Amino acid sequence: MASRSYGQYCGVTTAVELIGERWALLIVRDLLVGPRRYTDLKQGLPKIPTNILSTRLKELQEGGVVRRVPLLHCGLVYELTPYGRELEPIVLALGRWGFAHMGDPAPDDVVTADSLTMALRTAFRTDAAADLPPADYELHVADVVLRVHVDPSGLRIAQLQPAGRPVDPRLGTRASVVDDPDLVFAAGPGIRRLISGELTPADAIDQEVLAVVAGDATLLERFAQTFSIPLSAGAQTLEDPLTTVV
Amino acid sequence: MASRSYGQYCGVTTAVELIGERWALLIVRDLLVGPRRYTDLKQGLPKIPTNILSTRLKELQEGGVVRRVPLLHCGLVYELTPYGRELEPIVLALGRWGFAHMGDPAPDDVVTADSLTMALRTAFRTDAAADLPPADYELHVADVVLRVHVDPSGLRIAQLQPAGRPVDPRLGTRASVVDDPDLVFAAGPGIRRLISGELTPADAIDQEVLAVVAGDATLLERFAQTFSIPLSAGAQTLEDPLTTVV
DNA sequence: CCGGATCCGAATCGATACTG
DNA sequence: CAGTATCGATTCGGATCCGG
Repeated sequence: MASRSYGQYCGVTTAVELIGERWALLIVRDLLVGPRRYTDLKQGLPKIPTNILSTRLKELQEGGVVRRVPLLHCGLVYELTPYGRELEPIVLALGRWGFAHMGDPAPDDVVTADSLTMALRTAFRTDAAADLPPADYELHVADVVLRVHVDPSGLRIAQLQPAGRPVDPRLGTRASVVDDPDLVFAAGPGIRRLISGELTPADAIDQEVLAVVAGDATLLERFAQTFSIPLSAGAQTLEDPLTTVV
Repeated sequence: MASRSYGQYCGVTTAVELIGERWALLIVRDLLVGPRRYTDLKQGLPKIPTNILSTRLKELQEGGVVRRVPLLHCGLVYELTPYGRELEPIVLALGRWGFAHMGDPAPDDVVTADSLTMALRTAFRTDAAADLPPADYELHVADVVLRVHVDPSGLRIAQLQPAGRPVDPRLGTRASVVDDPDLVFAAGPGIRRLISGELTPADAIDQEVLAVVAGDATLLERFAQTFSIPLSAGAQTLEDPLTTVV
């Protein structure tokens, strides 16, 4: 059955019919990090019902956004098609837009490896990285561990298992990034206020939003310059009691 | 009741919670054209149930995306907040992305004034307009009539009533655009293939996708250069029977 | 006409259980 | 590992109704 149509002949409408169903764009978000197995997706989306996951994957395949790739003797993975990959700038822009309205986490909100990886990508400032020396960070948030390599050519992120070993390099995140990190630090959800510029690195440490585990703590400044989403003018006028009568 | 949470602390997730419900982004699309009354929105979204429209408008207000503005003695309009207006580049990009997968219209698909206005915005090439002399078009699609003014500084579109009079200028579309058009033409849904580059203007006329009503027919070339969404590489590999085994 | 609210059947979603 | 099957809880869609 074709997805319930909105009855309009329009590009935005078509896009929403392709990726607007519940959970669909979060699946795309995770697949933007790299190919993933069914089980990986289920873990990365802890609250998705399994029937919805399989339904969405089918719909995304029919829409030409996702494809299913069998691995030799290793099960299979889902990956974005070239067309699906064109959503990357859109998903990143949406992540930046949504960032402005993230409050504090709900009690049972989780941070997953893929969502944190994409969050760093949304916050990455190419311009800042271009002017700064290369750096390797290891970032711990909840039980997610990321190795983050920044140099003027760009950003690379590898996900480490909690144990400390990189995940299977065939599944998208190259392990070649793992030089010894210059800075290892752990953060809670309050890291959001570092990225938004509400907190300086020093404040963040004072308020225990963040703790340096190893390495050169002064690199936190550079991290904050490299990953930043200033709250936009629009986002701040939320409570604006404007009653403008035109 | 807070919208069903996805249970993740992430910007993309937050964005999807704000504007990911059914119909929400189409409401935003129409409000990007200008402030609209409840009834305007209902007309622009012919298939939306009225309870859904009012529910979405409430949710979008709670999310700081939309606000309700009373007009003196004239009812009230809904308009995007500054934060909501920051969705413009995202919605335009989504429109371009979805454009690649628009097939032929379903039998009962409609084209509304707002969706066509936004479609022209998604297709507008600033770079092309910068190099071309100014032009005024009048475009008829189904019963929608648009006055389109292009000059190096950008694009302005006014919606005309079928009768031929501009809509109330207080409601977003300035009527000041309405110089006498250099070209008046009528098109069917096949205009999509002109925008995509599948058809040249001459072909479009031959195939009766398009008919010049008045003015200088050679301006169709300029129109096609100004409004263009080339099908991306990714979009064409849809049927790609790739069975790559990694 | 404008701006909704209400009601109800149909479709979807969410949670859990189960299977090749 | 990669999904189906089932079933109650929600939401959606369509129609009607209502106060200004």
